Amino acid sequence: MDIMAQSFPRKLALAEPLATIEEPDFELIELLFFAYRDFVGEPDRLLEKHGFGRAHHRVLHFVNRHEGLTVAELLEILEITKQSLARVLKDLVSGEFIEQRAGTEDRRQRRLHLTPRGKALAEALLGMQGRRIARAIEKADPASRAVIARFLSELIDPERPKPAVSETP
Amino acid sequence: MDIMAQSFPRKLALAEPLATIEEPDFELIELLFFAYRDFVGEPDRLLEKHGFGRAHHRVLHFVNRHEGLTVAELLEILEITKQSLARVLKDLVSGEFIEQRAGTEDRRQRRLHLTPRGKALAEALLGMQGRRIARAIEKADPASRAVIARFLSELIDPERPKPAVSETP
DNA sequence: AAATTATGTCAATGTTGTTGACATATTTCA
DNA sequence: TGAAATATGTCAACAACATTGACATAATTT
Repeated sequence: MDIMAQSFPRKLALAEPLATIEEPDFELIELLFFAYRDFVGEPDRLLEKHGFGRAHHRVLHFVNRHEGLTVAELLEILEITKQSLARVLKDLVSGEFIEQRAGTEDRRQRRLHLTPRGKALAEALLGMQGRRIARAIEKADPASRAVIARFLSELIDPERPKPAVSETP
Repeated sequence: MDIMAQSFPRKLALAEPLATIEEPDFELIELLFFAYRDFVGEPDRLLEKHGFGRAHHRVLHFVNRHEGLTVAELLEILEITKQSLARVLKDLVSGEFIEQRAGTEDRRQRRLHLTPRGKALAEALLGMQGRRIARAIEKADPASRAVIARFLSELIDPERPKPAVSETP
């Protein structure tokens, strides 16, 4: 029996004609699990060569995407505690992947920037995930991307405010 | 600046007309991250009440889906080590969520079954994820589901053989 | 001057993963 | 039948990544 090759009825008609109970979509639930695992698995193997883990990846990614963001902003995005970030950030700073510069307006802030080394690693990781996505999407028609993006957006808790990220001053 | 509300050029034309470099699809990459986090976050909060974590969830899920599967099969699906599973399985067995029955053909095997308690928890977790998926998909047209399933399937490493799961004898 | 804010750091703890070694029961094979 | 292979369990040690709570420092705001 092939674990993935099953199809399931997703609606179950009941005695009460008004109620329609949705049967959980096992296939999509499991696909999300397996897809996400492989999606992060490939980067994991590159990170390992630097002695880094997934937490380092996330920091590199969001510093790359939002150069100069503050520590507080990064904590908000990642939804982790200061201490969890501290360990990872220390590795990245001491390994010269990230540098901290005091904010110009508010000098208490430590704004985070990638060094060339950090940029290179961040881009390598990004490339892996980007190529995987591109491969997965290129066979489908162009409208698919919007459908997928919409679906993934809807999976996100609506009450979760999208964290604001400051402009680099 | 809203972290999610950006759009990116996903193709970058180069000087060489033959080469088209795909710019990584930042938006989908980040959507996968945030979507997966919330997708597992809601179950996490229920599991916490039992003192369980995500590892317990995965075991409950796959035992629910494949009643009577063996320990070896579960290890293959989860791609974790025996010891990682052992701790989690011990919690679930001692808490009477899962019971182990010696295989009828091969009595070395410990085939895993949910107790009523285990079934109830597994179904509760499944319901959460099922409803989240249903909510995310119901606004889109029916063809979307196939597009999404296809996309997620393509994200999975092709060389990964789908683990075979034995029939309950 | 006092309160608040941004960040850093310390200590303790928990969950989930790893490896390697070894034990036991059972089945299969020569 | 006896040896080898298999399925599982268990032990010890370790690592990554998360948590909480408390406290320290520097800078900004009130």
